[in-house]
Amino acid sequence: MPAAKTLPGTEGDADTAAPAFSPLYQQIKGLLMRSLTLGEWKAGEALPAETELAQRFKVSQGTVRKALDALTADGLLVRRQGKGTFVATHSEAQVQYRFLRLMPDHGPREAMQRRFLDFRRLRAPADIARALALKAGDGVLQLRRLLLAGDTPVVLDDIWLNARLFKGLTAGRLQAYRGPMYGLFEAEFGVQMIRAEEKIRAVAAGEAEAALLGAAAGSPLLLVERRSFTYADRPVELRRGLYRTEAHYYRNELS
Amino acid sequence: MPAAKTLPGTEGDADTAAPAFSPLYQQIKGLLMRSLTLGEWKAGEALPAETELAQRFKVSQGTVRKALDALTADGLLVRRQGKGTFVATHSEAQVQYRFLRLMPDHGPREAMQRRFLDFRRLRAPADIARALALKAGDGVLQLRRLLLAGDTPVVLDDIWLNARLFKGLTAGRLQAYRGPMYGLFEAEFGVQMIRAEEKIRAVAAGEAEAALLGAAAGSPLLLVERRSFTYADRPVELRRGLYRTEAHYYRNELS
DNA sequence: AAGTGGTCTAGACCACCTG
DNA sequence: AGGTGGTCTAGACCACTTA
Repeated sequence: MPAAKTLPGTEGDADTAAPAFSPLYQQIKGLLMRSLTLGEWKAGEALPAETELAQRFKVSQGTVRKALDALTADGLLVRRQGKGTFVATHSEAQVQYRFLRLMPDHGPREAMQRRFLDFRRLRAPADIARALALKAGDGVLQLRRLLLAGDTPVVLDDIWLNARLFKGLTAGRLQAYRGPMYGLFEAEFGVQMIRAEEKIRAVAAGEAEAALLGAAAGSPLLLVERRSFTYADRPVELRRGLYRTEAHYYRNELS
Repeated sequence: MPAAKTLPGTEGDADTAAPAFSPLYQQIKGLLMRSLTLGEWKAGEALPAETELAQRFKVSQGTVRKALDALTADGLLVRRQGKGTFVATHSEAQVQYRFLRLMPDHGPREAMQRRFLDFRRLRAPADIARALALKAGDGVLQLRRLLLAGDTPVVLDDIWLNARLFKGLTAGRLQAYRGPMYGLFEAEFGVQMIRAEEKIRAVAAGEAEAALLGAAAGSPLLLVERRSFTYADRPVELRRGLYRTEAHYYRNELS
């Protein structure tokens, strides 16, 4: 009966050339996404039960379920039978460190130690600004840190953050926080990293980087440039990591 | 009514500690997978319609659908509204070169030229044998090739294949084939690459490799070691690729 | 017009978790 | 016992493709 059913508040999506047809569950998905964006449910919190959402949106439970399943497949939600549906989080995630692909050659993934080297606020250079969709000169936070496996440095990260979203972030706060950095961003600033793009290259270590990593100048390093996005595909973090890969590798799965 | 319904021929999966409970659509998925493994439907071919499969397995169409959707999510099938459900293929894929993550810094992905440098049959060294789940000394095919963007070499691949699965493969056959190598494997040998694991490192170019790639000895290269699997998670190919990343990068998405 | 996959519904029941 | 998500069914209808 609800053939061409359309939810109120979803018709004005005249983005680019009418999509011709949008199934109900897609519209529900959009509404749920909007609620997530607006912070109605925060990282780690539970959503209302399926039946409740079905009432709220005036559709059948099956349709809500399909929307929730889609968001789960996108990595935005986590479903736990018997308990509920939860907003995905980088803390206490089933797999800690969702975005870290570095693996040791031997043995299981070890927890690496962090050491913060630098933290400052500055005006974004052109390339950083472009990557973060800012205007050149907008404020960014820049930080540099080392990840160590045992006593040997493995990763040197330079990180740039949109300063407007992380007001009040300090070196001390970073130092003190236990758990993934993205967990802190969720908990303290309400900024959730949803997805990221990485560009990977091989480069020769410069003098300064080599010294910090305890490697020879000119030795080959993996350069991993990551751009991370929150809701609505808004870029909020740029990261340039230099990885030593003598005893570790970057893992990837293709399918 | 079919509460504890179990399909015939699926109960004997006493792999490791009974999984306690297996939903019907999982069992259907398993049966479909077996048919794929046995070659009942080959790469690019259409499966029977949902209604037909439902009859065949004596379950509802919705259950078959769920199994098909799962296999689609795994990348084994491709569904096309109005046309049918097809076995995924590396040829004529919606995205050509499913497994190639190399992108040029500027402009769209260009088709790269292939140049075969070497082709031989040999007994597997210990490390190759282990990676391909063979006994040391079993036959493997080894081949070396270059990928070029325009006139400049970008990738040097060393590839090892389980020789038993590729009887009759020759250098000439490789040279002549248009389209992705994995397409040839499907069409000529019935071997489908389903998924792959990659380990990525940065290394310094050796003399020989540097010469072939037109790079300086000692310059940093991306080392991409790939193990590809067919059905039943059987490893059939090992590949060591050296990538020049001055004008290209390895792309990855995290979520 | 006929066939395919895609959507939506409604209801029954199962498995898992928590009090 | 009562909540949650997960499975399975049956049927109606829609959208896309081909002939």
